[in-house]
Amino acid sequence: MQQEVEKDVRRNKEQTKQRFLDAVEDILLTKGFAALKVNHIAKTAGLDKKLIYKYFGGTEQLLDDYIRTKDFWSNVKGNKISDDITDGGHKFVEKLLLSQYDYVAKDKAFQKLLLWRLTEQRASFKKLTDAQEANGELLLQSISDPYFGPRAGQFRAVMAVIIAGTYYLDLYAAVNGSTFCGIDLETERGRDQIKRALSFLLRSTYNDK
Amino acid sequence: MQQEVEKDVRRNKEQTKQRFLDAVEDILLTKGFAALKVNHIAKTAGLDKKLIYKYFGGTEQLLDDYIRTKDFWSNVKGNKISDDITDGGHKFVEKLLLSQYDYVAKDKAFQKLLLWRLTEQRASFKKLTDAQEANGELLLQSISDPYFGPRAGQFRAVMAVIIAGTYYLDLYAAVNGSTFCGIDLETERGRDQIKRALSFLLRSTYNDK
DNA sequence: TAATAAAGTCACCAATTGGTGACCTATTTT
DNA sequence: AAAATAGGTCACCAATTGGTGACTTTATTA
Repeated sequence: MQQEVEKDVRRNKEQTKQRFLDAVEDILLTKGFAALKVNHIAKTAGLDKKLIYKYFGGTEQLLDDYIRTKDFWSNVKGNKISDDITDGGHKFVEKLLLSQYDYVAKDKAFQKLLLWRLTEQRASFKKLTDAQEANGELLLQSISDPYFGPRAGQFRAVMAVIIAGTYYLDLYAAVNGSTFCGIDLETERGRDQIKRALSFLLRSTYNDK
Repeated sequence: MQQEVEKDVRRNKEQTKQRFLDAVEDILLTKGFAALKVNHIAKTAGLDKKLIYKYFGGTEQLLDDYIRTKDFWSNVKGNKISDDITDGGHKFVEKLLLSQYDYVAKDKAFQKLLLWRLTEQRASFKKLTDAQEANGELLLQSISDPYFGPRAGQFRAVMAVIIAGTYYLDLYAAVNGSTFCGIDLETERGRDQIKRALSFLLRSTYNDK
């Protein structure tokens, strides 16, 4: 018969693996990805490093595992495609854009991951990126492509610039002295200015159709 | 009397310092800033690490020195403000934007520095950033602010998004699998699409005045 | 309950890291 | 030429890194 209840918490493989994954995030947030070394991770997790080799195969695989388990796009998926997309998804995309700008500002782990991805080459990053692209492709194909028709390519390029802009501004705001083009990205006022700019740029693009 | 000619090349403080600075750039380009350790730098320079302590005070100061000596904004300064700015600097800013997009794509060291600045907190980065901001402030105040008047703030926000966008896209393009919003940022075609988007967004902003 | 496998610990290794004192060698000054 | 200064090398140190073999402890199963 099954004995699912209350095993010794200290002798549980899955739980131990999770403690390593938690330690990775902890270090990532507090020390940055440069500090993600076996000894440090093991010490942070309060466990023996040997287990990292046993369970994951090594630090690299542990990190890959961490990256893989992070589904940062669940929040985007949560934004169901509005019923009313007669406007070519204008309102929907705007909402998505602004909420994404705020979301990235709050989620420090996501910021670190964005940065990390730009810094190192890693197979698991490619997977993450591909998943993101597939996700975006779905949106573009179902919403904007039909609306913009032959100008769909131009719309995509505009979206690329704008989304890239929000990413960079969020990353930039997280470091000290975060004034960009004279706008203080850490204040509510500054962020509002950026949001209005995002809305304006999107509106211009839709109006230009 | 002065003896300026042909001293022993191997006994020249300034030249030796330069060799360390060169080594830093070399490593930055080939291995990334994570590999910037004393032993490695000394080995790359073909010199004794002791000299790093002697001449710079340590690795940190050497890196700060490297960052300080890099005036990546000379190229921007090179673009003299056009005589004809009756258009509020529209053409001038567009030219600047597009050339900056191409410049960053080519200058790997600048890319690394941009990334590095987002990753670590370092006094010399703040200096660099402040210098950039001061530079941009000059442009904005002399060109766009008078033209846009009360809407100058909105113009700044738009510029922030667009410039940040070009930075991020250039950084993103430098890693593998560089498709963003379905646009391949490594191809001439993809980059042209982005450039057209940049021009379009800027034009929209100027038209909206 | 005895055997077996899995969970977890400890001690140790080699390589690399940052850092320095003692030394040698070339150049300048007197 | 002798002394002083500055450029440069070498050997060594302690701390940290990645990695593993031998061991103990707990859980599972026959």
